Amino acid sequence: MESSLTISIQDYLKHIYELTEGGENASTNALSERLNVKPASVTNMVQKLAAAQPALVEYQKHQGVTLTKEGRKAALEVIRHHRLLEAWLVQTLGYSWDEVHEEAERLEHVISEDFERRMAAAMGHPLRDPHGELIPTADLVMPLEDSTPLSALRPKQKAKIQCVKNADAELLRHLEGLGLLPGAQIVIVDYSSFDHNLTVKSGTKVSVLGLNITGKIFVDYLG
Amino acid sequence: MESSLTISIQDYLKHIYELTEGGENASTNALSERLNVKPASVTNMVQKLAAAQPALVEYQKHQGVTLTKEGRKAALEVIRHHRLLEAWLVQTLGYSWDEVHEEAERLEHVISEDFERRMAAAMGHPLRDPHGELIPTADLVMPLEDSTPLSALRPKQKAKIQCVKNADAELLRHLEGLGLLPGAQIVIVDYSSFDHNLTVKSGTKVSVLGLNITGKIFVDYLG
DNA sequence: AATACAATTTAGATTAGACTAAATTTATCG
DNA sequence: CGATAAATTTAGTCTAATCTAAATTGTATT
Ligand SMILES: [Mn+2]
Ligand SMILES: [Mn+2]
Ligand SMILES: [Mn+2]
Ligand SMILES: [Mn+2]
Repeated sequence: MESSLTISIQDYLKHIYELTEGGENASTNALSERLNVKPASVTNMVQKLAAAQPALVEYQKHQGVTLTKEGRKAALEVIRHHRLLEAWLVQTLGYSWDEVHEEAERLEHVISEDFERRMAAAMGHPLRDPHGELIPTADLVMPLEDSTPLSALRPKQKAKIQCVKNADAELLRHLEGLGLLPGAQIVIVDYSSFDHNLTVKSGTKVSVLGLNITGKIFVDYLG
Repeated sequence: MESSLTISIQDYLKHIYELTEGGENASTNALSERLNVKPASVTNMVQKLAAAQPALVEYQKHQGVTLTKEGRKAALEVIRHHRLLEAWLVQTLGYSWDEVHEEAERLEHVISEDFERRMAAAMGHPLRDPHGELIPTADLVMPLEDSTPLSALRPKQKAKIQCVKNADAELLRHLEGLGLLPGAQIVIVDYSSFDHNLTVKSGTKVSVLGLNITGKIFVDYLG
């Protein structure tokens, strides 16, 4: 019963999950970039995942892959580990939100289910990680995300920052400096239809943010 | 400079360290048993470790191996990780001393030096792990152990338990039930020269222990 | 010293996961 | 529609770490 997928396979499944969240297939090239593995190697691996018993992905030549039910469970297991670890590293070892990702990336594959349970319990079963991302439940269901991309807001609208997705460490430090952390209340001050820049006020700080940033910040719309 | 030895190599070095602590060479067969790897594979690997640049072990055909300075540093790095992790898991996640070993066995290879520093600092730089074993210092020196095997004590002598070495989970639980934990004060009540059994009193509990156990418990002799 | 058994090494094969180079398929655009 | 370019797949190679079977070496015992 102990499936014990290899670390490599766990990482493939995790990235396939992320690439298919919007309903699309995960392409060979997209996976290649995410995983830092050459496209030929990706093809090789996804063929293996599709041939596995039980199959972990659905694969059609030249059409990319999607996860099977089995594959999705395995992916969510890794993602749950990752996000609980990030929360735990911040809470117990004083890591900052821009430092935790790398560490969690390696630990996620080697902790036991017991470790997972103990972390979750010690933190009171948190719903989100330090970036505000939802943590899959213990029975491996991803809760529904109700937030809106900041890029969809317009002047005068108010919102609370919920989550910052796929940001590298540098951007995370930048946002922290601007007071744009999960939980922060913000008001849209201005919008430029030319470059889609948003001017945003958080506390006393005002920042002009490009689409590159506003597309990664997700908020709770307050009116 | 980031050497990044494989997990497999890290485990070989750790076990070679343990097998050579007494000054002997680590034999192919002994390593094979410890690592759960066939002797032929061990020969293969130690030849590779000896040929590495810089060499990690000294190898003479049919004579087993010892660690080079480089090899010893790498081994102590792994052992420091392992023992800090055990202490950390007990302190922060409520693991008991018979549960931590397995988890640390996997985590020891993937935590960063930053993680190591943070754990050590958070615990106030502990000297020993939950089994009482010494933790190599941050600059990778193994402190001197001054304890005596319990098997060397005789009736009327008093001692404090310092450490329990190489015990499996079952034995650890057994010892805990007998009040024989690191720190416990004990008195020798009786000794049988026939089977080398020692009768030991800890608090109100009296136990008769065979050489199999008394050889694994190390104590501070109190007089 | 000869023999027998145990320990070790050699030789050759296997598995997982990656890579490069070349072939093929799909998509795009004039 | 047909030519290119981009994406993907195939084919063949490589490395790390293991295994089994067979050969060799060392040691203990007569
Ligand atoms: Mn992360
Ligand atoms: Mn990972
Ligand atoms: Mn241990
Ligand atoms: Mn290990």
